[in-house]
Amino acid sequence: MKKAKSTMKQTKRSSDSITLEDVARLAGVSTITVSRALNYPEKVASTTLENVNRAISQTGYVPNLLAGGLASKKTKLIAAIIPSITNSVYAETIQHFSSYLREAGYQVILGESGYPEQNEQKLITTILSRKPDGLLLTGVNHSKECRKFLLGAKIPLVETWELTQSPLDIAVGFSHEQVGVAVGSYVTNKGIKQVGSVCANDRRAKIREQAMCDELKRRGIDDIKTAEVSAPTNLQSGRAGFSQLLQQGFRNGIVCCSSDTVAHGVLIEAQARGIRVPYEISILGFGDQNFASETYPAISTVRVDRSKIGLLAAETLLARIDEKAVEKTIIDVGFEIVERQTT
Amino acid sequence: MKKAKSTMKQTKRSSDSITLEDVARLAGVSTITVSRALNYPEKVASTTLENVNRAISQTGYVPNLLAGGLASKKTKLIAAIIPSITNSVYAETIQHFSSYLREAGYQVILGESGYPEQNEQKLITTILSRKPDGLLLTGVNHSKECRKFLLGAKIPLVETWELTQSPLDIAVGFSHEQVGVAVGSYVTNKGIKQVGSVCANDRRAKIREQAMCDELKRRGIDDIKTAEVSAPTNLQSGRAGFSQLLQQGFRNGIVCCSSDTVAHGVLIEAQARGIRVPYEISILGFGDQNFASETYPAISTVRVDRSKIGLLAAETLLARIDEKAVEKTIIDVGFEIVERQTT
DNA sequence: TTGAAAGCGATACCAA
DNA sequence: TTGGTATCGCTTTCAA
Repeated sequence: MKKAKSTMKQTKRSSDSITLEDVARLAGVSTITVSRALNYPEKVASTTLENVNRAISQTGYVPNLLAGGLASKKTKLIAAIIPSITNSVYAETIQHFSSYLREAGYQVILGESGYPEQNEQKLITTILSRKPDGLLLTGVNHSKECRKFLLGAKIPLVETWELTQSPLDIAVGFSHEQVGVAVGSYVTNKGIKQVGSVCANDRRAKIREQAMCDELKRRGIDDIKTAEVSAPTNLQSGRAGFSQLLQQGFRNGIVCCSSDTVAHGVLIEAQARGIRVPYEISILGFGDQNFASETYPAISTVRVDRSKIGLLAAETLLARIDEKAVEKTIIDVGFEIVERQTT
Repeated sequence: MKKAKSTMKQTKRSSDSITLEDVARLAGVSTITVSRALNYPEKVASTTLENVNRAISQTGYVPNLLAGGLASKKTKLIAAIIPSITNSVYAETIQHFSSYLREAGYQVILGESGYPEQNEQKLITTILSRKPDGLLLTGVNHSKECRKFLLGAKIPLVETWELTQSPLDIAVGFSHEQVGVAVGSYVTNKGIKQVGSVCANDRRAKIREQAMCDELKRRGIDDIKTAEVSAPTNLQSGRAGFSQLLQQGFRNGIVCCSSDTVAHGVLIEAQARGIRVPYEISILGFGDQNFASETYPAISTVRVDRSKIGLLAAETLLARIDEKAVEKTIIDVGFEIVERQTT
C-alpha cells in the first residue's frame, strides 16, 4: 500500500509543509532525483534539472535539514562554545569563524558557557544532541566528564584562545604565560619602576598577571600594586580598580589591565581625577578591542588577532571534517604589544 | 526479520553512536519507554526510571535531536536574525533572549544579515531549513519574497527594534520617529540653539535623524549641521564626523550621534582638540551601550532597554509556541533620554 | 541517468 | 504503566 498523500485528506501523521515528495510529483520524477538535483546538480540531466528547479520555485520548497542530517549524518552545523556573546573579543572571533564557515555552507550554533546557572556538561550535551559536524571551544580547561562527552562525539574539535600541550584535537590560540612575560619585559625595558595591575578574576587573566609579576620580580621590580575586579568587567571595574591602586599608594608608573574595557575605565577615572595620561601614568590594556587602530591614543594594548583565531579555527576544522590531513594541531597565533602615541 | 545490531557486526547503514535502542536493550525495556523516561519521567514507574537512568549514564547516551525533532516536529530551536553579532546592542538583546529561552529548554541559532555577500532570502531559507520553532527578526523591513517564506514557515515570528502598524506576527520595539522627536524637543527645551548630527548611513538611524531635524525645524531651529558616516561605525567614525561638523562651522551646541560608539569618538576628538565637554559642547549618544550607569559622565544618551526587548521577545514567542493567547502583538518598550552629570 | 527500497533515530498512536 | 508499529523527510545503497 503506497502512500498517496495528495489524494487522501490526511494521513496519520501528515504535515502541512512541502516536502521533496511534493516537488517530485510536480516535476514528474522520483524524490531521489530531486534530492540529487539539489545536492549534486551535475549528476542530473539538464532537462530534468530544469523541471525540478521549476517545481521547487513553484512550490516554495524549503529542504528539511533535520531529515537530511539524520539520513546523511552530516548536519552542516558547527557548534561554538564561548563564555559570552556580549564580550566583544569572543563575538569578533565568532564573527570571523562563522563568516568563513558560512561560505563553505556551514552554519554555526552558539552556546554560552559563562553563566553559572548553566553547567558546562549540560551545555555540551545540549549542543552535541544537535549533532554538529564540528565544535569550537574557548579555553582548554574542561572537566573530566566534559572531555569524555567531547571525545565521545567523535567529531573534530578546536580549542581556542589558549594553548595546551595536549589538545583534545586541535588548538588555535596563544600562550597567556608568554603574554605576561612579554608585558613584564616591555615594562622594564621602558624603564618603568612602578607597576599597578587591575585584573579580572578570570582564569586566563590571572595566568597573564601571574606570569607578568614573576617576570617583573625576576627583573628586579618588586613594587607591584594589584587590584582584583570581578568578571565580567565594565568601565566601572576599571574606575574602581584604579581607585584601589591609588589607595594602595600607586602614583607614577604603568597600570596593566586585564582587558581594554578595564583600561578604558582606568583612563576615565584618571581623567576624572585630573591625572594626565600618558604623562603621569601610562595604561596598558589587553585585547585591542574597541580601539580601532590609531583611534585611541592614550592607551597601549596587547593585540590579539581575533580574525586570525576565528579564521584558522574554521579552516582547520573544515580540513578535519573533509578528512584532509592537518599539518599542525597546535597553532600559535601570537600577540603583539601595540604602543599608542599621543597625537 | 528484526534488527539485532548488537549481534551482527555491521548493518547496512550502521552508525557508531549510541542510540535509544542501545539504552533500551541495556535497561531491558523498549525504546519508547526510554524516550518517556527522558521526556515525561512522571509517566514511568520509578523502578523503571532508575533502570533507564542507570543505563543512560552507563552508556553516556546523548539524544539525537535531529531524529527527535523530525518525529515530533518540535525542534526546541529558535532562530534569531540580527545585523551583526559584534554590534553590542544586538548582542545584548540576543544574550537576554537566549538566556530566557535556555531556561525554557530552547536553544537559539543565529543568523547575521548585515553582510552584503549574504542575501537575506538565502539566509532565511538556510535558517528555516533547520525547522526552528520560532524566529526573531531585527527590523521590520523585509522584501516581499522574504515575507512569503517567513509566513510560509507557519511558526511564530517576532520583529524587534522597530515597530510597525502591520507586523508579520508580533513586534517588540520602539518608534524611531518618536526618538527623533523626543531628541528634538529635548534639545530645544534645554535652550540649545545649534545642533550637529553625526549619523551612520543606516536605515533606522536615518529615520531618527530625519524626525529630529523635522522637530527642530518645527521648533524654529534651523542651524543644523550634519555629517554622515558609514556603518558599521567605530570610534574613528565619531572623530571624523565631528571634524566634519567643525569644518562646517559648528562651534557651541550639542552633537547628536546615531550611536554611543560615535558619541564616544566625538568625545575623543573633542578632547584631542581641547574642546571641553560638556562645557563648550555637549554630546548625545544613542543606545546606552558600553556606558554602565553613572560611569561615563560626559555623554548623555538615549537609553534603549535591550534586556527588555530580548526578554519580551522571548516571552511572547514562547507564549505563541505554547499556543497561549497573546494579548498584545505590538509591544512598545519605549526609550529614555539619560542625562549624565559631570562628577 | 534514474529509481525502489531500506534505513537514519527518535516520537505518535493505539493497544495491551 | 508499557510496548508494537508506523511514521517524520531525507539520503544511502544497489539495481536497472
